[in-house]
Amino acid sequence: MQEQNNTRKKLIIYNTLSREREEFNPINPPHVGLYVCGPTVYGEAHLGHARPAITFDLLFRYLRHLGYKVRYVRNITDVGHLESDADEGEDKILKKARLEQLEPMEVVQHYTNLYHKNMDQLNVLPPSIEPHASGHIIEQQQMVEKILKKKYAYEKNGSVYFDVLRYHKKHKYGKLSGRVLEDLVTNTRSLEGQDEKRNNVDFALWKKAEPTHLMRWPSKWGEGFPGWHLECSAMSMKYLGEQFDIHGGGMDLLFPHHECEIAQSVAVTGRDAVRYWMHNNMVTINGRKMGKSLGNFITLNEMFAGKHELLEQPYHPMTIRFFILQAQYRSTLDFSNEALQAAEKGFDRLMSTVERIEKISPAEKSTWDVKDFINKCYEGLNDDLNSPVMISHLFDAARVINSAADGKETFTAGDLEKLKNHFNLFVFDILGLQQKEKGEDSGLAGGLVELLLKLRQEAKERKDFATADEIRDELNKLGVEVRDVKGGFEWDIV
RNA sequence: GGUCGCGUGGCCGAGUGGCUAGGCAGAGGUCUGCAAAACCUUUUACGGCGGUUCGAAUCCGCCCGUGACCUCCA
Repeated sequence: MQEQNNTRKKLIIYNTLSREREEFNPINPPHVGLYVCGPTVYGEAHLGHARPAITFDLLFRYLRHLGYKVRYVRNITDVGHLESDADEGEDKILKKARLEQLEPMEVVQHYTNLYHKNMDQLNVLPPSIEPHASGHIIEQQQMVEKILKKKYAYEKNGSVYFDVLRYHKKHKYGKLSGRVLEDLVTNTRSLEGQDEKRNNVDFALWKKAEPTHLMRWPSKWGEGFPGWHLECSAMSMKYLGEQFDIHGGGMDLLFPHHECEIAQSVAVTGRDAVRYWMHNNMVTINGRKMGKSLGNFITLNEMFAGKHELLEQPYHPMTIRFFILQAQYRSTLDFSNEALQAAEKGFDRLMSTVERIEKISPAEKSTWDVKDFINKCYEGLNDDLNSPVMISHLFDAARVINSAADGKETFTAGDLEKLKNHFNLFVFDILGLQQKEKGEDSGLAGGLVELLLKLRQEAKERKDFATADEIRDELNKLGVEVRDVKGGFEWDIV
């Protein structure tokens, strides 16, 4: 992160708002404000949730590596999302709570804990701030008041709605998603219980709570709860200011969620809050989006345990992370056992290469251009976080490193140091991969394995192959993979 | 129906006007007591039809297929 700045190009980000690649320039360097839509904690996180988490974790890690001071805000949505299949729009959290006879906040806590655990398993760094919607009711109410004061909202029967048509007269509603308001007005299906709205495109800022509704807060409009899109506007403004650099989330949130966020912020401040909008694409399964409503999702816990009818085996969290990073974030990524298994093998290869770098001895000459490799990796990342391109260069390096470990390629001490540092930097610090843990008490077990393999080595030397093979076969049965290398051995717990 | 996107070899997945992406799988080989690993070589591509161009997977048009959003959704 120090001396190569001259060779490094700028980070390019695809901005959904402009539909173009743009050079990233923060508003107040070296500070960067990053807001990402987090999970709705009414169910277990699935493979689809891993995608934005890992995508923006990569961005977070890379921005920090580039020397930016990043405040990364990722919210927890624990109130306010209405469910369309319920008769009069029931809070999702509430519905689940009733089903399981739990306090709503108990459900929230349960799934939040699970989410954190899964993120930790995926080596996703915690954000700088993780605000809960339920903890920012006052801020949301204040925002509703501001919008009312600006006359972009109206109250009806204890609920407050955003007046989209009025807003559209002065500002353009739909510029992020490319929607044409006139089409929306005529096309939107009529939903039940929406008579209160002046127009079907209006959306709730504050919703009156029915008597049976448990999650409710007092307000000047009566008891209720905040609308669908308000929390992100209120919390991003609180922690990142009226204007900030990057807002991220899944493509499925583009409309209406992010469109409404823009409207809310512009209504309050008169200007756009976000400079760069970034949207990750979906994980698909058999070409279909993996999602709750389609019921075709596989939870992360199921992935890790291999317990799902579609799974042929368990997949290690690092396999999942690597699998996701092997696709550029704006492409769809199709799930299949074959693809996961390919990712698993590739990942393992990369990891054994990391270990082999240590075994290379420096030589007088370098037979490979390390600097070029480093530059290509940066170029990949700078090109809208093109992690697959970067990974392809890592595999190129892996081939050369493995050859060097065999003595077929050489590096000077300086190049070797540079290669080692950058390979580790790219793999661990930026891609956020980590070695799979080698069993629980690797101290004792590892020592025993080493001892056995030393005995096997001796057996081989006196050509006692029966003993040597027996040791190897028995270790294999215990899940220890043995590989003979020049003048010694390597082993792994698989 | 409206808006936006995608279609690359057995699978996943980059590229987006001329230069081998990469991984996994397949085939052959080197190494090895054997095996594994590693390395080397190698087969299979750009949905279809036209057009632009010296040259297109890459640009344009049409067609076909497919997906996302339009309702909570990462």
